[in-house]
Amino acid sequence: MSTTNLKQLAQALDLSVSTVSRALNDSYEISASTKLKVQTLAAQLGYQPNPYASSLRRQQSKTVGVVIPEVANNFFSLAINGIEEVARQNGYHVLVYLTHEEFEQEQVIIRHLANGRVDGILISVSGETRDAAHFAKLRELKLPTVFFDRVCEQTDTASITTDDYDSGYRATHHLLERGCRRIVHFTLAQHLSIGQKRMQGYLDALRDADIAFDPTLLVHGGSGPDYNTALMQQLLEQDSSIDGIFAAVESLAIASYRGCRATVRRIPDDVKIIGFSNLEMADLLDPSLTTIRQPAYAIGREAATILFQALIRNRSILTSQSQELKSELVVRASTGG
Amino acid sequence: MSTTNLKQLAQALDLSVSTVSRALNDSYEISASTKLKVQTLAAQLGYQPNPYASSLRRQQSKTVGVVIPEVANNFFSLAINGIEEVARQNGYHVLVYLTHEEFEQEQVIIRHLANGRVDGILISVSGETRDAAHFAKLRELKLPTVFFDRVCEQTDTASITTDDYDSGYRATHHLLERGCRRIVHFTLAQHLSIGQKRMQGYLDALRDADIAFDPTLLVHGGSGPDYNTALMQQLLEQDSSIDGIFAAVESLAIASYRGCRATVRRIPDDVKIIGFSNLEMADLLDPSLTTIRQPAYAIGREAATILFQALIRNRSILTSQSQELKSELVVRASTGG
DNA sequence: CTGTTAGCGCTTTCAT
DNA sequence: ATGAAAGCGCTAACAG
Repeated sequence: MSTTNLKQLAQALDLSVSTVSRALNDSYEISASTKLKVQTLAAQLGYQPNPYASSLRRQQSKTVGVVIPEVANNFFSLAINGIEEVARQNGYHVLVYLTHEEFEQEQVIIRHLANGRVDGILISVSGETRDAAHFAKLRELKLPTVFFDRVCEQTDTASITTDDYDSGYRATHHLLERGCRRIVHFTLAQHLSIGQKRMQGYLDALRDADIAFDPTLLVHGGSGPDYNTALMQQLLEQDSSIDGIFAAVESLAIASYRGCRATVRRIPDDVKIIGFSNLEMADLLDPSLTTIRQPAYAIGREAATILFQALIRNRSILTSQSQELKSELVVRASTGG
Repeated sequence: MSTTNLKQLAQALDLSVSTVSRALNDSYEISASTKLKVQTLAAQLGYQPNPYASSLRRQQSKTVGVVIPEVANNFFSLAINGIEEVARQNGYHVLVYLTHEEFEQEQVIIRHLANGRVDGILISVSGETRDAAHFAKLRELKLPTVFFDRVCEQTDTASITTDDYDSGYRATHHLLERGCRRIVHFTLAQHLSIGQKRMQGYLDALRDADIAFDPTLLVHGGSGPDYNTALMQQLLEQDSSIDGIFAAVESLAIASYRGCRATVRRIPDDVKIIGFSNLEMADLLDPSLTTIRQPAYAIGREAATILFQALIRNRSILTSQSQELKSELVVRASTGG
């Protein structure tokens, strides 16, 4: 729709379309003088190449797709920031798609992306995702894909994660150290590897402390903050032996905090809470909330960087290029810190 | 890149490319039987039309651009959610661009978007933006544009805002009602209409309460939360007469809260704070924070809806289709509520 | 109802 | 160093 195109430039300069094209692409086989003329006029007329014509011809879109569960969440917001930044630096555009944590949406999106619309994909899988069949298609097409944060174990592609097992272990250990003996593990998406790793960290920390694991303390959150808050409140009221909560995602950390407040039990004296969270304000709460903070921005940047390396170099599938970044345990008052 | 294309389908079915194309587009001039055959095979082979070929030919991209200052912010995250949802419902794709509050980035992005890459634009202008020249180009191209939240007054396009004057007035009035007499107005981007309106509400509320306006209480925030926190802390320590703070954006509300905590002065007894914010956790703070909450998700949806109406109907420029949504004043402890 | 043809705007051989 | 021509994959006249 940019009103000027190559043909017009060519006519105005009495040159062929191909010469103009080459001049604009700074081809070595064009004389400096013509280049200058062409580029000057182009700038003057505000010429912008039609990206779709160019994509069609070149068979590449200079666009990446970012598929995430939800953007109304601190972690993904920060990750997008990182991704967009790297993308722009590399001259790429960013298409954003939300799955709303639904597996079906994820499938539809992936299918729609497997048609040349994007040169690569950055994805954090939905909480419902169990089956990796839809990702096979991406491999077939040799569409470079990088999983970040919530990866899909079945397929072996590149991925950027955090030290989920380790931080799960540390979080639990931290609570044990502070005297907790009956620690709830509050989780969503327990069938995702990220959830399993965090839980495994929890289990192993208990085991190492010679504390028997009580399955009733494994609580699966549901949908909606109100539901989760109520769930935790109820749980605390029913079982007065609970003295710690380890929330595996931000929304559950908040729900735990709220749920606990709704009871007579006090944080941190009666119940200590620790949660994965990138909330900037965790320190402003009273009691302030101990968190495991993931380097969200860095994750976005790293994932994008890996993807662009592949895109710029060889356009190949990425395989087992995994990287694990460190989360940070920020101790605060909610665990008696 | 989708390995199958129209030509292959056509050959396999011994039909012409155009027939196949029409069948897939469910054209009325194709027999039910061929449609079925074509669509069956297409589904079987997982055919996905090449979007760029189609965009090139149709002269429309089924894509909208969203240009925002920053996504690591509750308001814009929610807005994107709303936008993406409406976009998907209408079969559109969403390209996201961040200006990082820089005017120059904004110009570059707009220029890059004015080439047919997108059929429409949703934008919230950067804090630095003073000049609207780059938007003129969009009008020339008749590229439908909807401003949301931070609009550009100079141009008369469609826009979705909130009741900024009114909520500024109410916020200030609320503080006055609670006995404040020396209210700091803490703002960013005071040259944006959104900032001016909020400030005008502040000024008028003071005037209506017969309180003289003290220019030293008009404080312009800078970049970075730490800077703003320090600024507010310093201010409170220097001027012990300050008894209220009205923060015009979320980041400044947090900075005010933090800054105040860093002094000996207490919230809300010594200083009352109210701020624009979409923080979900404002109620969990202690004292909990009184906020003016914008309907961010609805703003995103509304803006997108207006845009898509234009796109689907007539592809015309949108002019003076403005709409103002209501913000909600949520009274909490930080103002003695 | 189906096929033939032209062409969206650009890049890229291949020729000169 | 420049031009002519083909074609990326699709859609839309225009025939029939």
